[in-house]
Amino acid sequence: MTIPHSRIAELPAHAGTTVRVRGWVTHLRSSGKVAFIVLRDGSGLLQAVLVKNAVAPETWERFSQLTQETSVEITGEARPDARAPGGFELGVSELTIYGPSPLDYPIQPKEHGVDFLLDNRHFWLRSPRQRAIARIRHEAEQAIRDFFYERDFTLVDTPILTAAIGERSGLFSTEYFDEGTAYLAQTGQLYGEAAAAAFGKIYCFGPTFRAEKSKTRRHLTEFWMVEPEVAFNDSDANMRLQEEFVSYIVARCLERRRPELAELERDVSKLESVKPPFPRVDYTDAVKILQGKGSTVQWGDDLGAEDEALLVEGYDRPIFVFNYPKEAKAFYMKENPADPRTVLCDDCLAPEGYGEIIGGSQREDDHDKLLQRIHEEKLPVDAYGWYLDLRKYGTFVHAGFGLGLERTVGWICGTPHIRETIAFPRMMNRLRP
RNA sequence: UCCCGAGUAGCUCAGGUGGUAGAGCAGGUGACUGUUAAUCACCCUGUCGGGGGUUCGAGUCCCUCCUCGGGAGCCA
Repeated sequence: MTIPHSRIAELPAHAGTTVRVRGWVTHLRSSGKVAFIVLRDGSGLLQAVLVKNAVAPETWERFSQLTQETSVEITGEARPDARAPGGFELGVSELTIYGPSPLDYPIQPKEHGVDFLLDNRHFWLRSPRQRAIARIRHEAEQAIRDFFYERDFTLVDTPILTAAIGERSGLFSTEYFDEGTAYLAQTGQLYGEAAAAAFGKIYCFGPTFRAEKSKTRRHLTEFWMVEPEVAFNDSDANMRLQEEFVSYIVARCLERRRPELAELERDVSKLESVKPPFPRVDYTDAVKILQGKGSTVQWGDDLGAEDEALLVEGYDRPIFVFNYPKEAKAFYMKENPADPRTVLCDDCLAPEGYGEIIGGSQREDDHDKLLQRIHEEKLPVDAYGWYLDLRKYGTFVHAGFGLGLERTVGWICGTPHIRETIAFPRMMNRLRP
């Protein structure tokens, strides 16, 4: 008779029977004639118990060869036991070593510094906390796709290699055959606008690159951004979509990732209040509020991280700050007809100091005004020919936004730095592992 | 690029006013039939980030460089 394999999470269904479990040793304890192996297989943790008198001598001997992270197959009886963590354990009858692991495995079950852990990111991913964050990220990504799928948005994958186009901040460049210099995309938005005229409602979701020399807990050089673009949405409809979207992602994580949030010791009451509508603060009012709180911000300035934190203070959900001064924002944003010094845009600021998770705007749909802005920003006009064409052939009111996945996941998880929210973070000084 | 802070054992850190470095964990040996980051006994562990200077003597004081962290700017 073949002994069935089981994932640790599925073991209770096999109670009272003999199964085989494969995984990695995370912890070893021994009391002379009783020994314990804590095993990880990705689905959970399992305590396996080895009793000297109950197994073959060579099996007992094999236990002493085990080290942390040895990969093994353990055969034994699955059974409930009140003394085991999680209330379930495996009574070992056979032990097979697949791959030994030398004693210098760097990550120990204790405190380490972040720099050391990032150097060992390929191993750090195996730790419970990192697995919890990765699963919440996975849930958020799935929620993002489901949200748009349910609302009949079409997913359009935009190029990563582009000619000079997009925003002004730092670009990664590379030589591109006879076409000159190619740049890694900072946004898919401009392509999204083209696609919106074809499909009405679209989104793109992929990696984005910024060569900024940013050294903060909120920045990566490579991050994932989801960018919907909706034909005939104005700025107000855009904000309504954003608050529904953010609330949907958070609700999904609360619904399906409670154990992971508990592993992270996240205060979920801070997430349960995240529901539409989100408070909205006009930029001009925000400046007055901030000045009242002692900030030195002047009308016309972009808001700094400190200002953002001050504004969000006291709110139990994200807020919108809308209609910033033109000078502080990108060339493609639509001028505000009610106050031409400003543009129709919004930033969505997460609570608890996590800052801007979304930047959105209604796009300039007037050909001549857009052209003028391109000139004012001294951008290469010929590179924007196709983009201007969108305003020439059937222009349309449209709006969209970009949500930073890592910042959003960092907020949901309550991590101190967004670098933990991506498997292999890319930062100024970190290209490996 | 600028402003703060840090760099001491494999890891996390402690080392008043200068006198040639120490603790926990990890590792080794042994004990223990129910451990939960097991416990107990004994043992091992160092280019004190690099370079220069002051001094009889520098982990400690001075200069300089490097690396890392946080923040600013920029943004998701």
